[in-house]
Amino acid sequence: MSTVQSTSRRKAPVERAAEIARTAREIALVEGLSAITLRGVASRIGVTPALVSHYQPSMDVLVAATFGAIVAAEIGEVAEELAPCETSVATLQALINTLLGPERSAVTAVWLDAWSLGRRHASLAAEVGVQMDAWQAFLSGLLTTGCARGEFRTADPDAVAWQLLAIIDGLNAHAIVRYGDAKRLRGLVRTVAEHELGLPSGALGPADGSVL
Amino acid sequence: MSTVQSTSRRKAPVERAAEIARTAREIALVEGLSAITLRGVASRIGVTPALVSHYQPSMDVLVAATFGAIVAAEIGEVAEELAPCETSVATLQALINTLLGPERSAVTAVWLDAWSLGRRHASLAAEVGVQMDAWQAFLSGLLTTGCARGEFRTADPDAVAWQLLAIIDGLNAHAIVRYGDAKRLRGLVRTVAEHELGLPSGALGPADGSVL
DNA sequence: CAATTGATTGATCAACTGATCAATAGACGA
DNA sequence: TCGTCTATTGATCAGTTGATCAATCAATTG
Repeated sequence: MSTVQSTSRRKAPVERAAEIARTAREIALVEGLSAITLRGVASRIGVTPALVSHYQPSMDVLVAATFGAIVAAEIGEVAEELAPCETSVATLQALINTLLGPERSAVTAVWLDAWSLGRRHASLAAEVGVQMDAWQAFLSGLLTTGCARGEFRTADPDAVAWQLLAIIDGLNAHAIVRYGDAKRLRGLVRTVAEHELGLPSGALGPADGSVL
Repeated sequence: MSTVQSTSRRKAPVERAAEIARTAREIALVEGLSAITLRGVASRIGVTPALVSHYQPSMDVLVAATFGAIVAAEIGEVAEELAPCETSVATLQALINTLLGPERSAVTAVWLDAWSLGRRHASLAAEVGVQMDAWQAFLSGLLTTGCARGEFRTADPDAVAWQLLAIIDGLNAHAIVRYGDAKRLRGLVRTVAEHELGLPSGALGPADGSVL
């Protein structure tokens, strides 16, 4: 019976590859991208380092792929969570709340690792560019749609999207180290977005504590 | 003659220590904090790794000290550059221009390294906290002075200072990878600062390209 | 049952890392 | 000039890391 797993440790290549990828993702989210090692991944799934090496051409591509998978999953989850929103304003509001929510520290730390390690690993640097473009395209599309609907008003949605993403990353990065005040973070980004998108003050959410 | 350097490689301890610290700083600014190694520093100054090890209790503290020295120098240079400014508005304006200037990428990369590596090196993490507090105190003091002079108007200068620093870091981090448009960066931060500090639009500088 | 395929292993390699310690050699004082 | 002090060395250690390759063993096939 080919579909039944025997008691052996032997697995189908696709399953093993997926297992390795998943394990690398778990390690990266907890201990950082640089904690992904052959022996670390191997010991977690109970195999030999040589096996992990057999499934991956090199560690560089494993790290880059792991980072890409984490960010892709991040975007996917956010997009899914934003799907019910009917207006662009509501979507943007939910996006800000999500990206500055309490569960962001792990992914933010991975981004910091990627920015830092990317300067030495070419494949990771390329993946960082890809994923930054993905986020840029995601938010830029949201803003452009909002402009087309007449909800937003800006001459350059791409520039505004880039600025908002940069601000969000900066706030999250600082929040990892100090002063994790989620309400304040959201309030600030709301204010910037409202200003940049021609929205009336308070359009992006309840005034949960004034920004100033 | 004690003041004359002989042809020997032997040096006074203070000079050697300074040489090591300076070399570590140069390496960090070019290749990153994680590129600081015993052999790397030693080979640059033409000595044995054991000598560097003899002057430093451990690599962790050398990396932390190097990071601290770089940031301290950064704050010092900025403060010196801002000294001629007479009003708080002019000072803040100059600060924004400096921190988002074209020469920031090296120091920003060091900050990214520190945030990333700080999660694994306790001494570096502590130094990151110290230096973030130093920057926070610097800008917070500037804003508080401006408030006392009646130039700024905000209920919480500390919060505004933290937000501005976070935004600046986020913009600089993104600018390292993509879209390095200095004018736009400055314009955005100016807008945020003007809004947060009760300033009229354009108070922090010429409108070199509208933000929106 | 026998044979082939391939997932997995164990051993091993070279290249790094930080760190230690006795021995050395250069500078200075007496 | 001799002796002391110490900055400096050379050798070496133990610990990582990623990577390779023949050997092995399980599963599937004939």
